[in-house]
Amino acid sequence: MAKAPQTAIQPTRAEDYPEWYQQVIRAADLAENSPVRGCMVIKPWGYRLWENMQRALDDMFKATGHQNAYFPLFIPMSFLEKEAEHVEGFAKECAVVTHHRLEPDPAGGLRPAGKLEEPLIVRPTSETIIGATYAKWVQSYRDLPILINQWANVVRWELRTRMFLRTAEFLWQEGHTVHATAEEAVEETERMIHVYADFAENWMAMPVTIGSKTPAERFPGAVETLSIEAMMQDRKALQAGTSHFLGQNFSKAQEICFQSEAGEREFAWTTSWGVSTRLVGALIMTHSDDDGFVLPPRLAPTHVVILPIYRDDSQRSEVMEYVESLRKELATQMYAGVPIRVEIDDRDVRGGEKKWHHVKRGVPIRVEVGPKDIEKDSVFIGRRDQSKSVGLTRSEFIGSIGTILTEMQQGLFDRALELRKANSVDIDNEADFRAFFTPKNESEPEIHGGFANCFFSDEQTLDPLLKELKVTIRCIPKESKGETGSCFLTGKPAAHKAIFAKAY
RNA sequence: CGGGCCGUAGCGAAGCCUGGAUAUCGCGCCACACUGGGGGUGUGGAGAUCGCUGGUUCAAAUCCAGUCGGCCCGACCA
Repeated sequence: MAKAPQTAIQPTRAEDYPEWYQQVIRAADLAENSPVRGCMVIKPWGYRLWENMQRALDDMFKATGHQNAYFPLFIPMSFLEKEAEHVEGFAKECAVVTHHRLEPDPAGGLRPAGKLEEPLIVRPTSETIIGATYAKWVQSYRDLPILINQWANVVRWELRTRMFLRTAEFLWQEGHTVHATAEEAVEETERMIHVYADFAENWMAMPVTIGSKTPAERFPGAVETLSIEAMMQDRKALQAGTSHFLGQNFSKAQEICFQSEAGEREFAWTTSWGVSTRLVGALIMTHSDDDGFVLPPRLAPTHVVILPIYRDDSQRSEVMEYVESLRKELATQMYAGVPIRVEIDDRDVRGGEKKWHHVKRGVPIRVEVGPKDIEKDSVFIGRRDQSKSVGLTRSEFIGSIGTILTEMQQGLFDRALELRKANSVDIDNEADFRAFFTPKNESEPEIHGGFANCFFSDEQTLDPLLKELKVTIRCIPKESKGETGSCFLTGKPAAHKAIFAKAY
């Protein structure tokens, strides 16, 4: 027997976390790099996961009164210039289309021809083009609210990209709403961040903290940005979703105005909110282990994979028949409101290899069925969250499949929550703050830090220290709103308590 | 965009410093055999214009210049 590696993924998380992350994506067949710089190919297994995320989110958007629509990929450059802060925040990272044709060049290749009057930018986000459209749609308070979402791809010419976490092109949804009053828009902003938190916790099994961003971390042009923040296994924070209250900034820039009931001409109040394929990265870094990806059952493209075991053709037909009936019966069972998703893997590959294939891809449950099991009417099941397999009778298994998946989903959440708790601290002085965010081994930093909850008085004063330690203010958690104390750095009275962390 | 490391078969690497013949190894892949509740064993085989462009040279994977791409760190990050 050839020696198998100790872990399916190498290096392990402890050895080299960033490299581990890359390897999990590869081993789990989620995505790969493309010939285009910073852009990735999402492979079928990764895309099926994304589709499950989309479906769940989309249902939640519909349930909160939104409809889908679609706006253009291209935005006239002038649109981006309208909102001052927005220009500042976006201009640098945009892909720009300047020509509309190709023609042969003398060297035998092709060259751009047909210069555009006005350059088009590839949308980095759609506030401007959607706002311009809304301006035409809104005349009266009776036209409000507008509650629209779009599923789209956007391009941000990032200088440093990482699969799923920050790619030049990514898939996302962006909600854009218009309201007659500030209160209503604020309410919408909050409603949607709660939808995201609900999705993160109940579908992704990823605990998140809802909070508001400090002025420096806000979306350009927003009055308030709410985010959900999650702790990854290397204890860094990941912003997993944002919801912006845009006030009247965009409606003024784009003249989204309406006549109120009282007959006054008023500017509307807008919001925008989004989550992206970054959530796949979040999922990987929240649950995966040194054997590969671990999928929360609710989002798993396949809940159960059946691995038939046989030696020859006569055994094969017997086993396949049994396995097919098992598949049918499992598919009549429900988990979290949907029928169990079962697949049979009858590929002609070695048993061990086949098993590891599914382990690395994160399939929650593997079922092994061979002639001996059929004799006893039993199955051998392996759970992705446990290393050992157990034998169950067929009826026991079928009867408990829903419970097992529910247990696994909850188990993943609990484990992630524990990690966050274990690595969250309250800090009220600079020395502790420094110690918390400084690795013991400077040359090869070990996994360290976490979430530090600290009072602070003024964002600007903290800047040098935060820069030095590479720490950022993640958010001012909703639940710590209103708490007061003294600034961990200056000792001055502080009106805010925030989560500080290193971040992606 | 700055710093560092790196592009050699599908994947991972050696060779490069000190230029020279058929570019080496492991995994994977294909075929056959033995196997068979586990990433197994054996035999045979396929697969690489050494990232790209140019230069130096009788001769370049190797030296030089440029360029494209990747990873990590940093700056930036809606």
